[in-house]
Amino acid sequence: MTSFYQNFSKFYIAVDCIIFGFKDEKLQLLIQRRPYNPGLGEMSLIGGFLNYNESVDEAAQRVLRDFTGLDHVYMDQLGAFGDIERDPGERVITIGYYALINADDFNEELIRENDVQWVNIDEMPKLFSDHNLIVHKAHKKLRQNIGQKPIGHNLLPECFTLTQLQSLHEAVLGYKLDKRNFRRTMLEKDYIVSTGLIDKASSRRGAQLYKYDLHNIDNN
Amino acid sequence: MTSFYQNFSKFYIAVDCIIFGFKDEKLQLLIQRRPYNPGLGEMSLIGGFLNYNESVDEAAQRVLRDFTGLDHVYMDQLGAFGDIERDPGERVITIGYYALINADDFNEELIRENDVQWVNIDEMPKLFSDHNLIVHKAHKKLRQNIGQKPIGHNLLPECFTLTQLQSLHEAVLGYKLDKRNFRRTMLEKDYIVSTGLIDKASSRRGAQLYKYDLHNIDNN
DNA sequence: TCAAAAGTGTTAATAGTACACCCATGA
DNA sequence: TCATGGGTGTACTATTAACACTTTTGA
Repeated sequence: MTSFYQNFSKFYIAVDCIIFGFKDEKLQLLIQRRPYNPGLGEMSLIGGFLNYNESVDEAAQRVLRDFTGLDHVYMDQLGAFGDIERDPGERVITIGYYALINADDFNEELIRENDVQWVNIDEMPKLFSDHNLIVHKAHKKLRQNIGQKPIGHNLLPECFTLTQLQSLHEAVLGYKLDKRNFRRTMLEKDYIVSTGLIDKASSRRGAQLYKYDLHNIDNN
Repeated sequence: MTSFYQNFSKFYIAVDCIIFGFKDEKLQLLIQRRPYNPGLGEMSLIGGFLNYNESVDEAAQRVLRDFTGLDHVYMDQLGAFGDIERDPGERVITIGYYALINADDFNEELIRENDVQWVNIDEMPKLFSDHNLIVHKAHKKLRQNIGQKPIGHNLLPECFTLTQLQSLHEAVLGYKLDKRNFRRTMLEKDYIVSTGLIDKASSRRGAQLYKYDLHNIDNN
């Protein structure tokens, strides 16, 4: 291998995933009990180190896959976190990615194997290193995006009622929304379409089921 | 030194700065002719490698300082770029930062020493590696922010007329704005305040000079 | 028959957009 | 005196926010 840059330092690069789920009407975050030092036994984000044969985006997908069994989930990069002392072991630069998944899809075996758990976003414990900061940044970005983009897609089952969608938005935002305004606004989005089906499980009367249609989304 | 992570790979980390200036009524970008291989002689962003004794944010400040002589300039992180083949030499993960500076503050000697130059954002040449992509992302973020945040601050002299401010916004956005609406909107911002001074240089009649007041900005 | 969730419109306030003329001055 | 850039207001449109009652049905 050529070595153009041999006078410069090299660094460990980690990828940390801020994995949100929606469960019990609350926004939840997936966290792990660290299985190695430094910080053995502390709670932390789900993460891993970058390997030579993968891009940073691919590493994020791999970490998500290893911990949840899920693949091809939309992940958005949060940015790099590079303070000198952020990792108590060695100098590590981490790149954060947030992902939204359906908490029900989660493989129960993997939960036990990897010592991970869901926590309510409002009851976050102290996490390893600067992970609390990273979570706050991700949550902020999520709040900014949820009204604009079809990012609820991965958090809900395929078909959902408008009431479910509203309670998701309320859980993300942390405050209540007006039912009539919410419904009108959502039905104007062309990425939310009726299925014609009726859900009889959640109410006596029954509610229309909707789904996301991501056919013609412009990703800007 | 302890070595908790010795099984993992280490990587070069670069910092690339997307340095915008405002000159000749146009938005300009500072680019450099690469003084080393790979890509010797190609045009590229201003950049450098991360050192062990500095945070990533500090590295960005250092790079800006080395090339422009400026310090304590607000820089916003764009994110990490980590494709495997992005650098033709070796595997390098770069972290982009954009900065806005007053092109007049720029030290002319440093321009010659470092082989850097301003280019009009609309006349961007092909740059080294994925730098064109990085520039587009920065420009997009700049366009999104200029209406909301006081980011014109560093691009203009301390005192400026509303006409100057408008032409800056127009240069960033790439289209013309309505003079009356623009003035009304800007004067409603509490970060733009009148100085009471009159500029007689740019017109016969003279124009009010304004300045940014960044006292009570909430940085969210 | 009643509890529980679904569903439904109107009005007011605010923000954004379009548009054209007079003013002050130095050369 | 006139060319140049500075400065000003109003009407229209679109978006957002506030607000309360009726419907359906299974237990």
